Amino acid sequence: MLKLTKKADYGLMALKYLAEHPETAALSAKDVADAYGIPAQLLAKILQLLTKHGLLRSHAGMNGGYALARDAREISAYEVIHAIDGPFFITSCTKGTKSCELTPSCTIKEPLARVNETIAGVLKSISIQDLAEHEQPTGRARDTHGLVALTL
Amino acid sequence: MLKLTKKADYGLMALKYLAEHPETAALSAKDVADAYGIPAQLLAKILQLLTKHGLLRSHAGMNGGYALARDAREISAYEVIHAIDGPFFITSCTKGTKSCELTPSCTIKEPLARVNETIAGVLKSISIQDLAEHEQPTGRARDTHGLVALTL
DNA sequence: TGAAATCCCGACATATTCGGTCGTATACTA
DNA sequence: TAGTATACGACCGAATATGTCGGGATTTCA
Repeated sequence: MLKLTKKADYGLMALKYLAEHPETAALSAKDVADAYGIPAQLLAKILQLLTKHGLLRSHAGMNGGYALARDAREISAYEVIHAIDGPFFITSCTKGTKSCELTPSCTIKEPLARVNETIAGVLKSISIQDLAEHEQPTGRARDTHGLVALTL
Repeated sequence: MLKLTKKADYGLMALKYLAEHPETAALSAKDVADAYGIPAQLLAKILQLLTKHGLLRSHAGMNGGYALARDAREISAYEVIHAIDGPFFITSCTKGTKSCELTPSCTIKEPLARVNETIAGVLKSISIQDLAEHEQPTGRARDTHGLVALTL
């Protein structure tokens, strides 16, 4: 439980791949799909979603494809997951503004909402660039990234 | 996405309910189910799971039922979720020790493993007692709980 | 201008998981 | 031994996730 969908995984992998190939103007969905052995048509739909949410720029025609819409440092894992899987909530009840539909007594909700925020915060602190960098775990210092703290 | 199953929710609610009724020796699955309007047989199975994992003590027969096996402060939300839904992983690939079955290139895994640890840490820092206390949001100071920090 | 490459998008099919029920066996109490 | 309760496996329907198909639109290039 509490796991990312494969679609979100695929999306993150694809963005990472694009971030690792900044020299090429654009890569087609098929290029990326082949690189990772994931279903091309499925990945295509995912990339379309990411495009619609402004994370990618697309270009049809020969030598077309997808490219990052922003610098890899400016795209967070959170945005990707959110674009693909929609808003997530830890509790099954936190739907919209109205209280839990189960019973008025689902008081579990409030404390877990903080967990939710924490997870979102962590995810927001991770950029596509971070994912791409971790590829080659050189000895370079790595303590300059995000710090997330939370008080319960 | 990334949400708890209803079973886990039910389990947390049930433990919270037990924590709120320390005076009674034991409460039956039906008692708890009725209190929240949860399907009794389903909750029964959940409580059985929690018992098997040592979070509850059960007692058959009249006036039997379930009681917390430990102090509510000593039972974390993490344990409950883990007992009910099994080990969770953010990435769909992090299965066991072997690398991602998809491709050798699922390098997304490593950075997200840290996210996973963070979430687990947050969940471990929340006790059933915390859930029960949040019930009555009195003016009492609440900054004495957990603090979770993570460097990516 | 036409063919090839590519994105776009909705519908459909399949697979897996989740939520819930049923039936029966077992344990304890009075 | 009657009644209350847990224990547990089998099953089922519904929801969700994953993957496929097919037709259409856009761009490039010869």
